[in-house]
Amino acid sequence: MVYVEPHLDERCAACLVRDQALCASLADDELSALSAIGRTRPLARGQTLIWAGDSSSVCANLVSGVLKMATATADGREQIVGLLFPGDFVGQPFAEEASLTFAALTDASLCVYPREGFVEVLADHPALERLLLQRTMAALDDARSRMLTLGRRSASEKVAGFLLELGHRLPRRPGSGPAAGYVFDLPLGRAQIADVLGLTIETVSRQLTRLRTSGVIALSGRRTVAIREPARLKRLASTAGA
Amino acid sequence: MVYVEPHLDERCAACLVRDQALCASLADDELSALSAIGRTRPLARGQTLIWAGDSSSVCANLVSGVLKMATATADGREQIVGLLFPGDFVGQPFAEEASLTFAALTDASLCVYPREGFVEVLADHPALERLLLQRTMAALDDARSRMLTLGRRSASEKVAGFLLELGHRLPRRPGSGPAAGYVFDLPLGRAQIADVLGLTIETVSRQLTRLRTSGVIALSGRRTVAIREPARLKRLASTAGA
DNA sequence: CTAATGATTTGACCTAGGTCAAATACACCG
DNA sequence: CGGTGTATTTGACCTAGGTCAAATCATTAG
Repeated sequence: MVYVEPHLDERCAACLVRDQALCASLADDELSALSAIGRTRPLARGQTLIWAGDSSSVCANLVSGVLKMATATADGREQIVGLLFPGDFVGQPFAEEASLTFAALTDASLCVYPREGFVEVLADHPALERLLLQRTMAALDDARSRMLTLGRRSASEKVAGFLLELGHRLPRRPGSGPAAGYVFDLPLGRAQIADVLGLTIETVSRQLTRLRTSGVIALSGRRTVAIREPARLKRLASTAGA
Repeated sequence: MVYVEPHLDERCAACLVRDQALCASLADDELSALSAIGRTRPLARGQTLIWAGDSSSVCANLVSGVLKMATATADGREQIVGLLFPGDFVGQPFAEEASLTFAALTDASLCVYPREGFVEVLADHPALERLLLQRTMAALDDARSRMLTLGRRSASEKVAGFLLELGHRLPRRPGSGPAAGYVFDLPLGRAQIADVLGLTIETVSRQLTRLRTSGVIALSGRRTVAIREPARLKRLASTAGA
């Protein structure tokens, strides 16, 4: 007598985000509906998955890496409206035409679905739709708290808050801990941090040096940050006065 | 032989937004599930339906009037993160604790549901859930384009764009037309416009006088606006220079 | 290890928009 | 219709953060 595993696509079985991504809402044997229409795809740092203005594009689950979502004004001023981390859902399933550009900030890998197909699978799997709804509501909360930051916080509050947020979401470097500080690598350059926060490169740079000089953080190389005094950083993130 | 109408709650039958609100996704005979748990409720200008921090609150459909959604920093700086018009969905069905304050900018009336009950009805009515998902995605798009405005546009672009948007969403005054301009009443005071746009009262006021002086708009009373030159206003809304 | 190249930092300066403080202007009330 | 209280406008001034330009610095290719 042979034991037969429920069919589970091998990619999915090995998937790093099997239970963080939307897929977490599907039992092993339901997963085939999704995996049947999806294919994995690497995306190198700097590459764009979806361009704003593209018609009928794709959706995806982000498996590894970091993506940005961005819009721009007619004359080219850019605003990054969100960052995406492993397990996050990528794309605008109900938009005929994408309003955002999705691009990789680090080398990334995705599980990509054709938009229409994805919407159909959604209709057949209430649990999937429910989870997507919850994720979308959470994304909305995130967008709105970011609106508060953009509209009402000072440059130093913005930068401090941003570092704290990344510290939470990003994998910590080995050797990281309360003593040495929480150490991680920025997936964005100064220009991109500026585009997230509604500032200029120069202002971001000056704020970072101020934090370094005052001992709240340490910087090494272009991209490595250590949060030395989380408590002080937290205070700076929500204090109007400098 | 007597013809029996499918049961349709009398409130719903007379509802002004029966087919703009979420309810549009439900057939007359499904509507009872929702109307059974809902009750209509007036909300006077200035009153608050939900306070940020409230636990387990309510959801609603907005039947008439205009609401604001707002957050604030710890020290009291406020950001209005969205306006709600008749037919819009109100509340945060999946949040244990509200992160936003919902308050009436004009006298309003709502169709209010207990949060948990609403979530259950949602689970039983796929069409309802689908429509809510689409609305939520649309709200997310809106929030993100507002982020572009907050982060990257100048005061004059912000004000011009805001007037155009209200001109689209608000009922036009009688006598309104291409000739006299599109006339409507602002549901917000200067302070609230400032809180939407991430500006100060004074800057909003100065921008409005500038628009009036240059003949693009006309103002009468505190709250009535006439858009005299829509084309020029549109240009101002997307031009970096002045 | 060194040069080449783009990213970042730093400095000097400027301006959009904020702040503070009076005037006005509405709207509502008696 | 005049008085009162709040919302708005206007003015004078100031500053956070933008701009422009010039060093540095980190990285990668050789």
